[in-house]
Amino acid sequence: MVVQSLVETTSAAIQEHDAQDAAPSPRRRRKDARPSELTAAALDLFVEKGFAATRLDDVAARAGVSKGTLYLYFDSKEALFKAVIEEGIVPALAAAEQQLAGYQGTSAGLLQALLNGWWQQIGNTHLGGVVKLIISESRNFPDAAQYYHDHVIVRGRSLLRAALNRGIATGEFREMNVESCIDVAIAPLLMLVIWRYSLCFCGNDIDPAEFLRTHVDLLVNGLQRKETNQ
Amino acid sequence: MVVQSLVETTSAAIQEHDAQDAAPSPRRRRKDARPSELTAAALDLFVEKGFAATRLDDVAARAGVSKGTLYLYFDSKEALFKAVIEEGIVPALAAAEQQLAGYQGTSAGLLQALLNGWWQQIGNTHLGGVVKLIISESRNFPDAAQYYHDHVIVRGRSLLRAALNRGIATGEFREMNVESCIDVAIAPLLMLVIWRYSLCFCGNDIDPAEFLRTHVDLLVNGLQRKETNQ
DNA sequence: AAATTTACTGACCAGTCAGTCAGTAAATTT
DNA sequence: AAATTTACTGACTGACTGGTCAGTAAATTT
Repeated sequence: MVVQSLVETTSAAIQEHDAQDAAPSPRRRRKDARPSELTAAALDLFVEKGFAATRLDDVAARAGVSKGTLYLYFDSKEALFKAVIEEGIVPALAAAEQQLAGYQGTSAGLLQALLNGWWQQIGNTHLGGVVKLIISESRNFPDAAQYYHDHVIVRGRSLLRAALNRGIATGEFREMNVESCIDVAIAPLLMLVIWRYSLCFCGNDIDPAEFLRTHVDLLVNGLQRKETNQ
Repeated sequence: MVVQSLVETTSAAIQEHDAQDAAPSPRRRRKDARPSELTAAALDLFVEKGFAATRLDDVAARAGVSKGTLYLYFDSKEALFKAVIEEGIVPALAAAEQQLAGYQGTSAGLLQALLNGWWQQIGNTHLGGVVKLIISESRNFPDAAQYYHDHVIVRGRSLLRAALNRGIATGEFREMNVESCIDVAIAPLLMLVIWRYSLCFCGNDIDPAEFLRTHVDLLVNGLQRKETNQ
């Protein structure tokens, strides 16, 4: 495995960005920057066209190198795919971990902070593409899907579970099936991301901010105790 | 274009179902049944592997014919794809149309009936695969995605819009951004279907019935008026 | 039962693309 | 400045697959 410490090298070495210059650019030599440039290009194309329909020539061209160079850094197309997923997961985890740290306030506010934070730091960034990619290719790459599931989804569910149990313990929320609530709370976020990379291009424009506000509003109101129960 | 009136011929002629018989079955001649058999096989494989990764030889084999036969009924791989989508949409529309017809009762009940009905008649059937397929391939087939969007999604949103406006008009629901509510209400259903065809195979088992119950419960409670407003 | 039509087959072709590697040029060392 | 190392290139190949079509056999007509 050639890939390591991809994320750090990204911002360190972006100087020239003449990938698709017509002029035969003087052959650049930037070993450290290549992997992240290649995975970034690959993510874009994988999300847009899917894994099978993406040509490695196109990935290399978008990264401004030849296909041969791609094979200096990744053993195979599949290895490139897994690197894309892995690189997309690490920042997601980092973002998630620092969310719940010592939050003070209502559980409703905590819930809102978690959902908004996820959107700001993952859903609304280019990391969101990873979600669609995993969904689309999970059957072709069950181990990558499993990896994503175990590391991202399970952990994200834990965060929400904590917030929900906290609210129920304090009496702020009514008793509910917590596990189902977790899934119901996450689903609109995932759907919003998926939407942005699929049907969004059919002219339907969902306003993410308004969508999120409505979702959190409905969710919190739905969870809170009230006199007229059902 | 060879494809026409696929849906009608479907139920008309399903008699023998020996697609993957080991014995060299005596060459069958069933012109009318072929198209739907082929689209059914194609749907399965497209959903599982994606369009590009699906071999037409495999589609034909699953339908119990040779690849040459496939080309007697469909002009190209892309034509097959579009037939799959089209055949998946028609029943969805039929199911949707007969939902709202003269419903009596609370708007909450109507909402619940709409969501449950969609799940029963579309999400929980093999038609659900079409949703994942559209999502995954929308960028590769923008016109098919547009078609699906215009005919299925827009119409589905109209049904929900009517239910929500009805509830607001009667005072049962509070004032809200109706358009966002529609999307938030649909998202978990779509996500549930997508889940069943993707990450579901990672060992995570969502109970659809419980998920739906929780979603409807939260949604209705979130929509209803209450004293302690926010 | 001979002739014709119809549904179907599977070997084949042509284009595509993942993966290879001998060669090139920039950088570094001597 | 010569020698060596390193990053990179792009032409090539072999396998694969969408699409074709001459041929076959069941059904139908004569």
